[in-house]
Amino acid sequence: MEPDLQLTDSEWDLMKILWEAAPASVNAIAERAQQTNQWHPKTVRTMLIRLDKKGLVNYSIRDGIQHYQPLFSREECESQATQSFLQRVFDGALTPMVAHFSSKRKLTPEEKRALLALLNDSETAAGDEK
Amino acid sequence: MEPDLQLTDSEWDLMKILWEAAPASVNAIAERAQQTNQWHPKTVRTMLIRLDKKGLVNYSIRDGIQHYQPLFSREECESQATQSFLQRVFDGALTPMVAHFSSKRKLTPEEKRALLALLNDSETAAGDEK
DNA sequence: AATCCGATCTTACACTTGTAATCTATGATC
DNA sequence: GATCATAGATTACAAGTGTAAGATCGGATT
Repeated sequence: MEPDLQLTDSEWDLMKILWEAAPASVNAIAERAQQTNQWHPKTVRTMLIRLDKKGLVNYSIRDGIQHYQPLFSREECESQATQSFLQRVFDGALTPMVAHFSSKRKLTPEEKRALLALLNDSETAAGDEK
Repeated sequence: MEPDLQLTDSEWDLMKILWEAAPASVNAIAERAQQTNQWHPKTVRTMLIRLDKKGLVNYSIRDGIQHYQPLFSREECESQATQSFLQRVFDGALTPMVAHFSSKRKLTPEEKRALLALLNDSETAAGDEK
């Protein structure tokens, strides 16, 4: 049984550090977290312990000290988060979300190009129509 | 100063009811909430009070009883939620999110069509390149 | 052997959220 | 006028979060 991959804002920030630096000592992690979030090392350790209890991270002993590492890839977590976000806010549909965006003119030309490109690619890849 | 539009899952569910039914009496709201979420009427009232304190809803007295209504449109809340979701999970960028989706083959052909259509439209509407 | 330090473990504490129960005030009813 | 539903207000209470402080243990140092 998969653990609940619902991360809080803080947890995302910490996991991002782990995805970048893991496996890393608590001190190494705390140092980064200090810079990015101004978190106290004690706070970082507490958060790691809680993430561990939730089954999202792990540690192993290297050189006598704990080195933490994530148990799920960023992609897995992104996927889960995206699913539940779309469900919660847009009742599950992606299109309205993007529509929302484009109607608000929040799309930069580069974004539009990138999106069009990838949609065309995926269409080709799937090759399921016309 | 705008209130914090960050809604919890439950709050989204309740707000969705309000966006549909407002202005509505607590009883009317509770009845819907009972059906959709099996919430106890007392629970619904508590949630309304809290949403009120957060400045997200309001009530006015009609026929001697409170009728609640949202203070922000669903679109506003969607926009806020989307921004902060993208920030939290994808560091602010929309493209990776959609890319993520399409690489996972989660896009149905209809979705692709819809997305392409709306991207083309928005490009035309914005008319800012080529 | 006694001491100190850093790594780890245990505890704290206020705020939010989920989920109501209980109390109170008020108009309707006997 | 006393009584009783009802609407609304106040209170409850555990789990989760943010944010650490304090206790402890094992090896390095004197």
